[in-house]
Amino acid sequence: MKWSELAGQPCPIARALSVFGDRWTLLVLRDCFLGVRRFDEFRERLGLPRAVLTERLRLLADEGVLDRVAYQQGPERHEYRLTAKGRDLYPVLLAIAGWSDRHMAGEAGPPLRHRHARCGQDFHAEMRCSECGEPLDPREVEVRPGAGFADPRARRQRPAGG
Amino acid sequence: MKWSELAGQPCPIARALSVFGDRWTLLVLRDCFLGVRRFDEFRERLGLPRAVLTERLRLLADEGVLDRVAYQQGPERHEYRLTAKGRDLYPVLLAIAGWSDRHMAGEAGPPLRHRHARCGQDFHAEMRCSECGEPLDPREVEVRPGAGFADPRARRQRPAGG
DNA sequence: CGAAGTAAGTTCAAAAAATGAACCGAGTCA
DNA sequence: TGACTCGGTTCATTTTTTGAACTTACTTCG
Repeated sequence: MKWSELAGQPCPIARALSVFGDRWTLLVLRDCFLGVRRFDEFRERLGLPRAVLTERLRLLADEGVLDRVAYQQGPERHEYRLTAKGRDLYPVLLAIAGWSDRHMAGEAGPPLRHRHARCGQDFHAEMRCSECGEPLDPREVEVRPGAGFADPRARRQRPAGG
Repeated sequence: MKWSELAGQPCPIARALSVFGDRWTLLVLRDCFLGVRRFDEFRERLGLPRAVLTERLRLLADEGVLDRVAYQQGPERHEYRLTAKGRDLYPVLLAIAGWSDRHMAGEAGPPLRHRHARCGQDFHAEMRCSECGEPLDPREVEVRPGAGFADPRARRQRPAGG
């Protein structure tokens, strides 16, 4: 399967990975949630090549995950801010962090603590069924084709090179 | 930053991405949750090169996400099954699917429906605070260094080429 | 004034990774 | 015997990533 075909697959995970399923994008988004907005700050924190960062930021902006907004004229410069669509990726990052804290931490425990300002506690994220509120077990989930399974409009392909 | 350094970063997301932060691994894991266990079935469903699949399955087994178990002697052949660690990745996939259904579906709606056998409803996954049960807003989360922040044992590097 | 610095890129050669096709090995099936 | 199966390996080609140098339009320092 070519990477450019991913976006057109009738699988939500494949579609999502066409946006952030590479080696850098989720780290870029992590930094977005930590307040990073500018090109060079991403670059310094992540240590990725400029050309790669340029391309990833462009893709995220094209996909509506980040907003590219000018913050000065003269030499026009832009910063990158999470859109609502981008902010909705927070559960993805929390789910990843939760798994990692549970399974990849060393002897001393997880490297970071997450504190929920609303309740004041250190927490981890819990995934629950939107309908009954119970935790979700993979063996209790059935997957079936939905309304958009064969939607030709969704089967668009990203322009070559994107 | 080199890819091999990711696993040693004091960030749970970076560590997790050292395991599945590439173009194929989450799709392999998706198929695992759909019951796929054998090399050729992964290969046919995903259409990825054999060498890449070989390497990814080996990494997932090395990391304890999949179990490589012989299912026949003669020519010894193995299948790959999710371990408990692997099953714990379900929230990650559900979070991704939930985001995608919300933001990447076409006019006709999401391509797949997820039904929770326990309650009988079509659902989406919800991420909540483990302590107070409220939905999590990124602006209400504070991140601070934790016990394992400087843990040298966790800062191991993956052997070169692995 | 000129020199150095800054931020956000672009360009380009070299290295690494992915791709796709062919091949392999131990056994089964007809 | 010859074709087929499954789970790989090998290898030449293509694509992607990397890292370093360069660019552009300013601003600040001396």
